[in-house]
Amino acid sequence: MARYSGKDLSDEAFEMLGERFKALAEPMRLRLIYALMDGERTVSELVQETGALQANVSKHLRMLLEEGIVGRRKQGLNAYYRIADPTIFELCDLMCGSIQDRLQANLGGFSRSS
Amino acid sequence: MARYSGKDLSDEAFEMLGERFKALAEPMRLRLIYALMDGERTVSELVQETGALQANVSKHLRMLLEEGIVGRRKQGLNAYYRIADPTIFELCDLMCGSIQDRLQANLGGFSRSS
DNA sequence: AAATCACATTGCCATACGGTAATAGTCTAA
DNA sequence: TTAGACTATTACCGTATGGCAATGTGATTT
Repeated sequence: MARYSGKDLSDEAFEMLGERFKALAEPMRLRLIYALMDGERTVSELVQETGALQANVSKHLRMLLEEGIVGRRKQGLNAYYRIADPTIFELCDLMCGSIQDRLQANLGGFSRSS
Repeated sequence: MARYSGKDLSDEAFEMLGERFKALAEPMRLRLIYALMDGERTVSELVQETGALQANVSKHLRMLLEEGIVGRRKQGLNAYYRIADPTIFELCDLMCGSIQDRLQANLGGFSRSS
C-alpha cells in the first residue's frame, strides 16, 4: 500500500526527503545506526565499536538526533542513544536487499545499458 | 522478514549502503525519480518537468544510472530513462511515512530529549 | 556534407561536509 | 571545591558536490 508514490511533492517535501536520506548517506552514521540496532549504547561504547574519534561520533549522533532517527537520554555521566525511528530497520533492509539484487544481476560482468 | 538488521556489515558494505542512500539524498534527484514514477521520460521532458538545466539533469541521471536506480535506452535522438529498481518506490514511501509521523509527533512544539 | 537537434561531458566556482584537534560544558567522586 | 570522567562544541582543513556555462558527441534531416 504505497502512500506517496507518484504523487506530486512540494519543493519543501523534496528538501525534507533529501535531508533524511542524507542522514543515512554516510558510512559512519550507518555504523552507528547498526550498532544501536542491538539496543541502547553510550557514546563511549559507540566510540569503541566504531573506532572513530569521540568528536566525530558526537557530531554524527547530533545529526541523527535532529533528524529524529535516534533518541537520547542522559543518566549520570553517560548519554544513552537508541533507535527512535523503527522505519530505519525496514529502510536499511530494503536497501541492503536492493544492493544484493544488483550484485547478483551483475555476476559475470557488468552491464550498463547505453 | 528483516534480512540484515543487526548483522555486522563489512566496511565495504557500509560504503555501498552509504553511496546508495546518497543517490537519494538530493532533492533534484528525487524530483527526477518522482517524475519517472509515472513512466519513461526523455531528458528533455525531465528538464521541462524539473526546471533544471539540461547539464544538471544529465549529470544526476548519470549517477542514478550508475547506481542502478534508473535504466536507459536510446532511440533516435532521444534517451529514455525509467525506474530500474522497484525498491525505490518502497524506500520513498517508507521515508515519506516516517517524515509524516515525525511531523505529527512534533505538533504543538518541538521536543528534543536532552 | 552541413546544419540541427538531443544529450553528455568538462571546467569552474561556491558551498557543504567529514575528520581532527583543541576547548568547553556537565556530572560525579573525593 | 577540586579533580576527573563523559560528552558536546568549536575552529580548521581538505575533499566532495551541486549549479552553471561552454564545449563535445552522435544521430537526424535537408
